[in-house]
This record gives sequence, C-alpha cells and structure tokens, in this order.
Amino acid sequence: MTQPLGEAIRDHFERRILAGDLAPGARLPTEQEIMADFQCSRMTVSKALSGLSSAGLIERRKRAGTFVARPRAHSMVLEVPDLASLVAARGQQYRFRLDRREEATVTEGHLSGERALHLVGVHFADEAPLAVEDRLVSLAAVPAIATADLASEAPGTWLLHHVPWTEADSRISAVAASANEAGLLGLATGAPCLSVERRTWRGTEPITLVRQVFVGDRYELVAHFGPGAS
Amino acid sequence: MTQPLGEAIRDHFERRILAGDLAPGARLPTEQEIMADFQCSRMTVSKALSGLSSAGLIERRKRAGTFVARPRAHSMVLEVPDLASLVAARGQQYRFRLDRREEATVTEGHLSGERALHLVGVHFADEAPLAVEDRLVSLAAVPAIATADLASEAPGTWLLHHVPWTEADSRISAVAASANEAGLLGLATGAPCLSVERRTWRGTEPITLVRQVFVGDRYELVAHFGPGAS
DNA sequence: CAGTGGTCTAGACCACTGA
DNA sequence: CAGTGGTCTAGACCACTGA
Repeated sequence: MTQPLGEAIRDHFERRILAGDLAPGARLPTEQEIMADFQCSRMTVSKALSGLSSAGLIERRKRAGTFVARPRAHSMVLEVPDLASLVAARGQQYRFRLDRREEATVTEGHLSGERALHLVGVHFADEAPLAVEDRLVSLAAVPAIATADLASEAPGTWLLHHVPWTEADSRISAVAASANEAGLLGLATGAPCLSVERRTWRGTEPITLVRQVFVGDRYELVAHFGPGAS
Repeated sequence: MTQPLGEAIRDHFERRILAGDLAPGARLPTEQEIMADFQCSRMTVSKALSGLSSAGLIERRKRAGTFVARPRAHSMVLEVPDLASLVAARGQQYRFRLDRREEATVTEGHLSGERALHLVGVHFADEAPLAVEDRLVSLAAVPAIATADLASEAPGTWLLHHVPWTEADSRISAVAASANEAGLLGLATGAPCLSVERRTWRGTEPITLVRQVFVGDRYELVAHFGPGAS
C-alpha cells in the first residue's frame, strides 16, 4: 500500500484545490520548491503536475509558474450505450425495424460528396417504439455494409462490431416530433423528443452520420463526474 | 519546428493505429525496441506510451507488453459550460433574474432532511429567456450562500467560483414545458424543452440539486470522443 | 522466473517570457 | 536576462504476471 511519490504529489494538490485551500488563479509552488518539500527529483514533480494540467486543474506558464485553473466549464463523462444492450439491460425485448435502405450521394455534412448507404428505421423496446434513426454510412470507408445483414442487427450495433470509430462528436437537443416522426413513434405531432446527432470518423476518414430521435419520456442520457479519474 | 522526440513516438504509433496498420489487439514493440528504433532513452518512450494509454488507444500489461486497445464505444466527454460564459461566447448579453429565494427543509432527493436555500430564476440571452432554473443549495455545506449577492451573479456561477464540487451526476431528457415553465420562457404549454437535472457533492457532502429547463431550439449539448480529447 | 512495464534519480540543455 | 517549465539522458530498483 505504499503510494507512488508522484501520485502523492498529485493527490496533495488535487485535494488542496478541490478543498478551496488553493483558489482559482492561486500560484502553486515552483517545481524546485515541491522537489524540496517532497524530497524527490524534478522529473517526478514534472510528471505529477503534467497530469494535473492535462486533467484541467492547473495551468502551467513558462517563466510565470503554475496556477490553479479558473473553472470555465466542467466536463463530464457521458455514457453512450448501444441501444440493443440498453433495452436488454432494462429487461425488455429489443428489435430494430429497417424501413428504408438505399444508396445515395451525400450533398452536405462531413460525408459530403461521398457515396453512402442511407438507412432509416425504428428501434423498439417490447414492441413500443423507442426511437427513429436516420443514418448515412460511407461506402468508401465501409464497403462491407453493402452486403451486411441489417435485418437482424441494427446498423449501429453492426458498425460497433465491424468498424470501430476513433473519433466522434454528438449534439444533443430537444425537438418537436415532425409529422413523420410522430407517426413512426406513435406520438402526437410536436411531442417533445430527444435528438442525438452523431458524426464519427476513423482517423480523418468519415464513417457515419446518424440522427436518432427518442420518445421524450422513454429515454434519458446520464453523465457523471468524479474522482474516478479519466 | 523540431518536434520533440516523445511527440514523434506518440504520433508514429497513433498514425499506425488509426490507419489500421496496427489492428486492435496487436502487440506494439517493447520499450527496449522502441528505444533502439528512435535512439532515445527509456523515459522518453515511457512518457509517450503513457500518453497514448491514457488517451485509450493502447493498453499496457506488465510482462505481456503493450497492445492496441479494443475500441469501446461507451463514453464521450460532455462539456458542461457555465451559462454566463456560454452566452457571452455567443456574443449575446447574459442576465439571470432571481424570482424566488427562500429557506426550506428538503424532504426528498440527496439533500433530504437538510436546510437549504431554494432558488428559482430565469436565464436570459439578449433578454430572450433561455432556461428556467430551480435549485436547492445546502446551507450546511455552503453557509456563505445565505449572504451571497445573487442578483448580479447566477447561483450556478457563484457556486462555480466559490464552492467547487468534486462529484456530480446529470440526467438529460426531453420534456414538455409545463404551464408555469412555458409562461416564464414565452413558449406554448407542451413545447419541447431540454431538461438537465444535476446533483453535486464535495466529497460525500451534498452541495446542490438543480433542474434547468432549456428552450428546445435555443440550446444544445455537445459531446466529444477522440484522441484529441481536451 | 525472466521479461515487461512502473516508477524514480540526479543530473543536463533549452525555449520561452514576464519582471 | 534570469527564472520558469519542457524535454531529455543513462542509469536504477521494483512489482507484476504470463510463458
């Protein structure tokens, strides 16, 4: 249970910052001073402070020193579950119904100019509609999708298993169900829905663009922040 | 523009992994071999690989070696901006109007049983309502809130500056505006809104419970995943 | 039980930049 | 222009764990 020295340094300043003992903007001791306090080499101090810096707790400026970061935003960890797993975890029966499957040339967005497979369908939990999905998958990046069996497996699940992405962004908003969406979801037009729009890449190569519209009271996203570092 | 050696090592393996040249599960060279390839010391290799490891691209196992991580699509980084900063960044004028401020004893939730300050108000961007906020702040954990000037600074911003939390969870969903919320936001009853409900702690001590209801088409949340995480 | 990564030392030269 | 952090070296001992 002997804690590594660098970790001890990291914990020391993390605690003082979170306790408010070191306020935002306050200057930390120099690396030389921390070396003396902890009786360790400069490399150990440097690694510990680099960790805090990349975690966003401190800012390091040459010649000026090291300072407690002024909090402007917090980042939380958002869980993005695979829908099939999520529904199964709820103890419900999952099903995806593919309504449309066609090739198209994309005219806008990060897939613009590419040939893509255009997929439209509905996710069900215990035969109640959960979300409509509208997805484009790049045929250049994922040629295998052209022959994939998407009747038994949702496109998102298939992609997760076959073509993992390395980069993604999501935009989350509340929208009113369009007449078409309302019809597919069994809602009144204008009913509140949660829209999740995600773009994914593998390296710099675009993979997919997907928009999912969830029935408002049947789905929520959960995010966490805590000392369980990452 | 001489690139640091550690960065060169990092870039080298990041490129090979993203290009698929090193597939998930593949083993990377040992630190000894990389030292020889790049003609550098072991510390430099170690720092470079540690970076890739904390970015989630590789996994390091003692005795076994270093391997390309099998991609997990579970979690993204959700930015939770301070509303005052967000509105200012959009080039709009921010204002918070406090409508209600009273002490109460909380009867449910993670603050249950505590004396708390109950705050209700509206966030504005260029005088257009952006969100209604309903917040409870523990008076035991944050006694200073009792005398804080919340007319000039929103409670969330005040807390951010004065009492940083260490743990939080958020639930994000789409809801229909209640009659009261619709009135405050200038919407029709039932209009789609984004609801963000957040609980925060400092250590194990509960700090605040807040529910913000955003006008659907004036706000969205953004999440990222990728090696360029920051 | 041997090879791997984890951590650390006691130095070094350098780039940057604020006093 | 002097003090700070950024990066690097060439070693070292250790803990872990899979062959």
